[in-house]
Amino acid sequence: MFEVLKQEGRARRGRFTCAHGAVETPVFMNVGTQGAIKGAVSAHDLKEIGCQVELSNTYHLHLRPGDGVVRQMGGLHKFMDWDGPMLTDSGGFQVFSLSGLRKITEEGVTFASHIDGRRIFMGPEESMQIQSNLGSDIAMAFDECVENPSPYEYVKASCERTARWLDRCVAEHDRLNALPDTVNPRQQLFGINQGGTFSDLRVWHMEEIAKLDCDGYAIGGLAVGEPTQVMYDIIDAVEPHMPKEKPRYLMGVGTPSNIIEGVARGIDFFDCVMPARNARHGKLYTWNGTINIKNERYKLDGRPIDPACTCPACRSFSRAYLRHLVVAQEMLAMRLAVLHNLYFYNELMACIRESLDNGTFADFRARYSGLLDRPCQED
RNA sequence: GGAGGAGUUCCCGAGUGGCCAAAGGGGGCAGACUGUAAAUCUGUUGCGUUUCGCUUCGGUGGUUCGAAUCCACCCUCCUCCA
Repeated sequence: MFEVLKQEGRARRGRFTCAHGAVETPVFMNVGTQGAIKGAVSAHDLKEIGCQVELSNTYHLHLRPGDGVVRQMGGLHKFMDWDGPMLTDSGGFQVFSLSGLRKITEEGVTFASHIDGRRIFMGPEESMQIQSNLGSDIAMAFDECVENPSPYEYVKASCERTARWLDRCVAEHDRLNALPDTVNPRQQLFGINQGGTFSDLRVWHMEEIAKLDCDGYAIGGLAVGEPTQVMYDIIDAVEPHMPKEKPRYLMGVGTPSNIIEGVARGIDFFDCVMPARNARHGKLYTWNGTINIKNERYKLDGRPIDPACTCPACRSFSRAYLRHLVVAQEMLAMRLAVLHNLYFYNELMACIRESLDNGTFADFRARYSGLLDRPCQED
């Protein structure tokens, strides 16, 4: 299911195979939480901008339209007309992001729906059942993404519980895949490492979950407020304990530099809402750093967002026009901006893969890490 | 011609003697955003040599220790009557 094709230092060039095709890694997964990429971007558009894996969310689709609806409509692939690889996040992140609306017990998590306050119970079994109904290619284990900072004792108890939850996830996942009418019987399951910013807990937890022989392993609970260097240090601490032959996924990360540094530390999968959200808010990526298209300086700028880019926005439109669309709050502004930023991220990953193929990743890293996150200096 | 009403900072609009360089909204300018409760949120928006000084609430005078606020006249706009 996963093979490492080439390695440069700890960085890996690999290929992951699932029910809906092969994924060239390192890869950035494009986030479509509710079965759609925010900003009026369809699954068809994803093909055009080089997306390999689409990511959706268990909690959100369970609430709306309901995973039963999605299942009856033939699964999420068919529902949103995406025939490529798909990963579903488990709802574990909502334990963090909706922390004011939930209660955790050994059994699982009771949420007060952010839509209408209705009580929603989700434990490992429920999360697996929902993800099975959605029919994704990769299901994520149900975990608790712990906020930062949190006391050592809390994080210890939490990641021990998350480890117990993984046992239940694996059992339920195996049971569901074996059912005769399962939407995607080849669905794979990734375990998630937690442990906050405590290296010893991280390592202990990683070693525990590695025993379960999941199809891949993720590092969760990072990029939740800790300094970037702490995040890198945790990856450095955990990575040696991750199975070499399995894909590694750094959840929710990150900036272009975070991704380059993640790759350098042996990570294969990434996802992040940042390129899409930043696009909606006017912050666009270029190979010379970021630009805020809302800025007055672009009012009469006839150049595309990035002269080196061949995305649908850059092929046809000037910065001046895009700025106008943003200021005028036209929907097209968001759509074009999101298409650009996701195209940029997918292109970034393609360049990383190419450098790994050529054995020049170290040069690529030296040139672009840091630079891509900073405001563009030219002009 | 007569009777009322109104003119406030880029715009709309509060404010009716000191706590007013003046609420609030809009617009402008800038920033944040990391497994999406985010088309959201934050800062800023008279000038300057910036713990203080200067200029500003249609105009000109006046009253007062002190005026966007009170008085007189003038200008402009709105409504009604002729």
